Amino acid sequence: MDDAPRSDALVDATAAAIRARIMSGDIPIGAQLRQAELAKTLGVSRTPVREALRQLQTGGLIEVVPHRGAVVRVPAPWDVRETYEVRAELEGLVCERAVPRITRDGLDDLRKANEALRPGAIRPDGSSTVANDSFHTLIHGIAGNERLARVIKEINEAFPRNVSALVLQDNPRHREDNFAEHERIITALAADDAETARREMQAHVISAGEQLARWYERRSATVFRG
Amino acid sequence: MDDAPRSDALVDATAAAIRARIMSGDIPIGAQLRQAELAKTLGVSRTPVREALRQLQTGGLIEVVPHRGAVVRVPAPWDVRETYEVRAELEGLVCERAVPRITRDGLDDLRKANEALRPGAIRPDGSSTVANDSFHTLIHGIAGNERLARVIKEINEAFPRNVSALVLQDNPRHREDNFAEHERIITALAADDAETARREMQAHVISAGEQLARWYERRSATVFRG
DNA sequence: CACTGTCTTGTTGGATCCAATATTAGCGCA
DNA sequence: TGCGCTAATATTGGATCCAACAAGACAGTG
Repeated sequence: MDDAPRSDALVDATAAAIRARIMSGDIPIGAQLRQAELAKTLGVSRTPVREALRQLQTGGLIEVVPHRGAVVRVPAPWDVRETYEVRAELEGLVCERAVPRITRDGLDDLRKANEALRPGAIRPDGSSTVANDSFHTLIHGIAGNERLARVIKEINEAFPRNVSALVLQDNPRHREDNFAEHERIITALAADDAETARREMQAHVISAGEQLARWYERRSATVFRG
Repeated sequence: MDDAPRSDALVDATAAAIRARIMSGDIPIGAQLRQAELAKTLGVSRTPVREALRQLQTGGLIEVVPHRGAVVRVPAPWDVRETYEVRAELEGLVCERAVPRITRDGLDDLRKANEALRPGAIRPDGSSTVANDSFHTLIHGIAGNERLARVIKEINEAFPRNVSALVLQDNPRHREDNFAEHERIITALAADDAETARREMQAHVISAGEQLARWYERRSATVFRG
């Protein structure tokens, strides 16, 4: 399901573990990643850690300087905006492709996924991220272009995502917007209106990107103070 | 200019060297990449080779199976088509962004770049690939979204490119089409017509992808015979 | 008191060693 | 003769060792 059963188990698992700890905020943005420490924590030798870091570096999540080691990349707001412009374009394509391919069941699944994001709904902590992801993942599946899904996934992995979840959780207003935008997308898909579906999705992603960029702006303003 | 002065010199150089040899066809599609052999050829130890292979694997150019080593990925035609659909969308966005940003000088540069691709022109072997690349690179620069350029670059590195050059060189007809498509894009850019520029670029990339996919189809038909 | 040069220390990078595993050749048996 | 099992071999994966390098501490000097 991932992709293909390629590569070693260990280094991929190691990479996934490190990525998860960065995404979840366990390892904060800007933190140094010491190979020996990671190796000890994860119970493996330095070798797989090194290769895992190399993978993450290629993905753009961390930065490596020659003899000083790896740090979690601190994204600049303009970088976030640029990235989300790209993602918006691709997700727009996803919607366009989804229109002629979606079934009644597919629509139901989407409605159900979004229902979990309804502002009033009670939900355990962190589940909104999962639900949000599943909404997009569902459409990616319907669109039926694996490469497209993969590129979007890679783009998403370029930034720590927990902040995205924080944005949604912190601000009830954003939650409402998010839910409504999903609704509009579903409506357009149901109406077989490819053009609208694309536009709504683009706006949705741009909006999410803007929130994320603002979050990083506030963050850097706070952090670089002291 | 690359990106940032990140990472080690050696492993990046190694990765670049291996990638270059794959792209140029020196190492053919489907070939096995033995670490020891690469290490000896490149005059380094196995360690940087391993990390370089890891990078290439993340990029999708090679495939690694646990205890059997790495092979140059053999792209399926449908994969090529999917990928080029994504790339077409992104290059379309590039053109759309380029329209409000392009200057008279920028247009001149593009015309000059395409002039090198004029069907009648005499040119040294392999220069058409370079000229073709520079045409796209120029527009990427004008569009002014680094992430966008980077994603497209990564997508391009997913397949051996030499075949793309072969497609163009083998078939005079395709060369003419290629040149004419570039011309139409330039015209639309000069006319400040974002919509047309996008559409023309999309069509251009899709067409190139179709040629490449066909090439792979013919190739697999030939190879899997014996 | 400030500045500079050196030394110490910690961390990464590269090489090599050993273990794990997949492939293949060879052998025996039906 | 063909099939299956076993053993040899080749290749990758993981661990460890040593060298290279960068950052910081400290002392000495202007």
